[in-house]
Amino acid sequence: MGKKLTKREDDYSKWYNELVVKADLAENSSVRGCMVIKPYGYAIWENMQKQLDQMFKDTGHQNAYFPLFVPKSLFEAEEKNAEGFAKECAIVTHYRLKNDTENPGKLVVDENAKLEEELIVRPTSEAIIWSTYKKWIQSYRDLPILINQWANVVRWEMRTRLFLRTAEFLWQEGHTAHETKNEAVEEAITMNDVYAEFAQNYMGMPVIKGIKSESERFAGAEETYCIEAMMQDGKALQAGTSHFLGQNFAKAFDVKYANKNGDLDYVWATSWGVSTRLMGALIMTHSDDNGLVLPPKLAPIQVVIIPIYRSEEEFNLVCNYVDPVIKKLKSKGVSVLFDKRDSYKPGYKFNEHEIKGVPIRIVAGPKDIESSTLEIFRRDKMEKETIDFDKVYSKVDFLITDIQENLYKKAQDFTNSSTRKADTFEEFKELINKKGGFVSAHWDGTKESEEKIKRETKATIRLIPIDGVKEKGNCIYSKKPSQQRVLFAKAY
RNA sequence: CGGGGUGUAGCGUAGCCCGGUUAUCGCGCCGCGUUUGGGACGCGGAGGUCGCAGGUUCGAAUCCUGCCACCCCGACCA
Repeated sequence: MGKKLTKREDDYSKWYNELVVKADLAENSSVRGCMVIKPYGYAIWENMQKQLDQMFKDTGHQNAYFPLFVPKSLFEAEEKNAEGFAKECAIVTHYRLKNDTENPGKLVVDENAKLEEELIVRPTSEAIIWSTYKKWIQSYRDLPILINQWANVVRWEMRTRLFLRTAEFLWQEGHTAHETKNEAVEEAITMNDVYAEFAQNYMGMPVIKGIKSESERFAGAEETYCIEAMMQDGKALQAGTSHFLGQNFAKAFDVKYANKNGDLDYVWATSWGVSTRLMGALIMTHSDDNGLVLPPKLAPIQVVIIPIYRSEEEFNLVCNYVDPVIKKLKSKGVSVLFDKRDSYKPGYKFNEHEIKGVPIRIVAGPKDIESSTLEIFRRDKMEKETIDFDKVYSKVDFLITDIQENLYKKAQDFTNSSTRKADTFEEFKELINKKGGFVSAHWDGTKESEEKIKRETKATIRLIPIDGVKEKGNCIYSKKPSQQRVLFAKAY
C-alpha cells in the first residue's frame, strides 16, 4: 500500500486523488475527462441512490427515462439555457464509420453519413423533457407532473477531477410541471430541503441552505436554491441545486394547459439534481490521513470481521466462534464482511479496511475464544477495545448510531469554526486568503460588486442564506446599504 | 485557448546536463518455504516499442526538429 497519506494544505488535491485511488473508489479512464467508478465506489453511490430514490418517492415523485440525445433545434429553444451550456457540449454529427482505404485496418468517419441535424449529448435534460411534456399536458387534470430520472450527462469541462468534475457524470434530475407559481416555488424549496436532509442525516455532512446570486444561477432559472458544504481545506462545494424555472421552458416549448375556467396558461416548472459529486463531498468531508471514513448509513461494509489463526484447526475454531455473530448481525440488516482471505496477514487487512473507511472492525482469535471476548474498533476515532462476546450486538448497534452522529458533529464543528464574519474589505481579504472557509459579509446585491470581489479575491458568493437573520449593514466593497449578510468562499 | 511542467515495466522512479557493455531502484505480480493479535521474511522468477516520427553519430533513454499525450496554474463549470 506504500506511504501514508498527508492532508497538508498545499498538498490537498494530491491527498484527495490518492485517497480516491487507494480506497479503490475510482480512477481516471483512458477517455478524456471521464472516470471509471470501481465496484467499491459504486456500492457507495448505490446506497446514496437508494436513499435518495426513496425520499423522492416519499415526496410524490416517479422515475422515468428520457433520451441521451437532444436534437440541436430543441436544445436551442430555451435561449439562456442553451447559451449557458453551449460551451461544453459533445455533439454527434455522423452516424457511420467506414474502412480507411489509405490505412488498412483503420476506420474513418463516413462523410456521407452526416446527420441532417446535429444531436447534442445532453448536458442536462430540460430541453428533451419539456419537448415531451408538451405532448403530455393539456389540462389542469394532467398536473402536476413530478418526475425524476437517473441518468448520465456529459459536460465537456476544460479541467476535470475525480468525482468533483468529470466530463461524464451520473446524477438524478427531477423535472416537474405545475399549475401555479406558488406550487412550483414550493416544490423547488421542498426538494432543496430533501437534499439538505439527505446530506445531513445520511452523509453526515452539514450543509447551508440558500439561494444563488443572479450570476451563479442555473441557466434558464428564475431562482436557484442550493446546499453548500465546507470541505476540510477551507473550500466550499456546491452539493445540490434546485431550480424554480418560472414559465421559461413552458414558453420555449409552448406547454400550455387549460385551467378550471377553460383559459389556456403556461405551466410552471422546476428542476433539481445531485450527482456523483456527492461522492467527492463525502470523501473530503470525513476522510483523514489514514484513508476514507464512511458514515455507517452509506458504508457498503458496515462491519468487517477479521480472524486470527495459526493453523487450519485454529481457523475452524475462530469460524465457529464468530459464525453466530455474522448470522445475527446480518439478520438485523447490518452489512458484514468476514474477511477470511488467507493470502493476507491481519495487519494488512486492518490497514486495507481502514483505508476503505469501514466503520467497525471486529477481530477474533484464540485469545478471544479463551476469554469469551472480541476486539472491536471504530474507524472514526481509531479506537479499539475488548468487549464481552455477549455484548457485541448491542455494541455494534450503539456504534452504528454513534459513529454516524460523531461524524456529523465533527464536521458541523468544523463548518462552524470555518465560518467567520467580515465587516471591511480588508478583513474580508485577510480571512479569505489566510483562513479560507465561509466569510459572512454584507453585499449590496449588485453584479458589479460581486464581480469585483471575485476578481480581487477569487471568492464567490456561495449563497444568500435562507435561514439567515435579517441584519442591516453596508456592503464590504461598495459600502452601499445591505439588508442581509451573504456567504462568500473560494469554491470547487 | 494562454503560461509552466512531465512522459522510462501495472504503479512510483534513477539515469539525460557531459552519448559508450546486458537501462537503476522500490512497490506490486508469479513459484516454493517459513509466517499470521497492526502494512511479514527468505530464496527463485516473469515483466521494457525508454510517448511517437524523423535527424545527427561508428553508437541515442541521453543531442536536434516536428508531433502526440498527460499533469499543474488561469479562463469555464454540478
